[in-house]
Amino acid sequence: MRRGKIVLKKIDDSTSRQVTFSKRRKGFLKKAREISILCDAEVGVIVFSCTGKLYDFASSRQS
Amino acid sequence: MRRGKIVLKKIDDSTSRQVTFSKRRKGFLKKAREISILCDAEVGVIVFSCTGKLYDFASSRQS
DNA sequence: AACTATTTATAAGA
DNA sequence: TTCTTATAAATAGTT
Repeated sequence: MRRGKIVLKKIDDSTSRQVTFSKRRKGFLKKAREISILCDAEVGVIVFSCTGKLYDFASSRQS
Repeated sequence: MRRGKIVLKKIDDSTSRQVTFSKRRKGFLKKAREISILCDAEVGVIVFSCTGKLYDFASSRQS
């Protein structure tokens, strides 16, 4: 598992691409939440998968 | 180093908070770039530090 | 800013 | 799709 470093190019196989997207989206949105809380930052994220589905994150903000 | 897990709450010390912000911002924007390339996703990120500075990322998109 | 021990994320396999 | 596990990657505390 995890043999070799990641290569930064579009994953050709659509099934692998979708699996990787699910995993990375989860980690990515977690990072967004963490930096907003830990560092008191305002963060907004929008992600469209290549199938057109929307995922987002927004830190809440006291006005 | 790295003794103990991270506690998900605002870092009290402003110097530590700023250092952590710099480190995590770098990692976070890298993740944004990676998922957009690897998974062919459209990604937009905006981050305001607690000092009000703006950082962002947007995947490019062929129209 | 650089280092490094350790945690965390995750690619591949099951 | 969910879990496991080996390994790469991120990073908290230190210097």
